[in-house]
Amino acid sequence: MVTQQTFGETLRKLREDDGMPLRKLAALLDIDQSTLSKIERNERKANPDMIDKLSKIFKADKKELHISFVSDKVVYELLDEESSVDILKVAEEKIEYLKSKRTTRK
Amino acid sequence: MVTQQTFGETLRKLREDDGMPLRKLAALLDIDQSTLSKIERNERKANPDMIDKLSKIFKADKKELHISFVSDKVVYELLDEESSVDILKVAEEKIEYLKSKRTTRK
DNA sequence: TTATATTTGGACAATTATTGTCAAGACTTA
DNA sequence: TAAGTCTTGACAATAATTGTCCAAATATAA
Repeated sequence: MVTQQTFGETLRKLREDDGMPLRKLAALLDIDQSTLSKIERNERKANPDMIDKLSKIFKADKKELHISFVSDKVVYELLDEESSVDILKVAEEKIEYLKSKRTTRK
Repeated sequence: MVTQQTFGETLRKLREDDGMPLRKLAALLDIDQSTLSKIERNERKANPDMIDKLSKIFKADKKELHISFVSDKVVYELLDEESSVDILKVAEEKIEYLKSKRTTRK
């Protein structure tokens, strides 16, 4: 298991391993190159529909990319928190609670 | 350990156990009563500076309220996700990674 | 060095989301 | 009815996000 990277770092690695210039990937994704540059450096959030395109371009696992993408959003909420581990634990319990509520709805 | 509630549900319980009308709590918190009503029913997000006031009004633990508040935001991101547990796990690893990066900065 | 390619920074308008506020409706209890 | 409580929907004001452009910075090659 590798040390976890942000979505942007993962993206940059995929691109650089492929030797593809940022400008070209931006064109393939149909976004501005400066936007892509910012996404790779975690200055902006990616758009979820990039994931499909990326998995096709780099033959990367879609689900992994998705998890990386969503977890980034969670991280963003917690980075300045002290008790991030506690928060994650409580969040997990709440999700259980809310999902069970859904299925047992009248 | 009780089943986890949302921040709004916790808030409503605190208020009702105290027998305080919504209108009055809204006044104490200096927000509109309709806003408070929506917060208690998870229709709107609470404002973080409510936490301080709430802990004073109801003599509730500030840290617990804070954790409940922030975890709600995390839950909100994940409620429609299939692999929420995986995402939380990855998020936790990323936070570790990013925090260690911070401390080892040149 | 110069020339060329690549990446980054900052500013901007357009769009979208959030917030605070209000008034009316619904519900309950007396 | 009347009074108290809570909820609903609408709205404007504000804030956040997004997409875009272009110039500045950086890197690469000749």
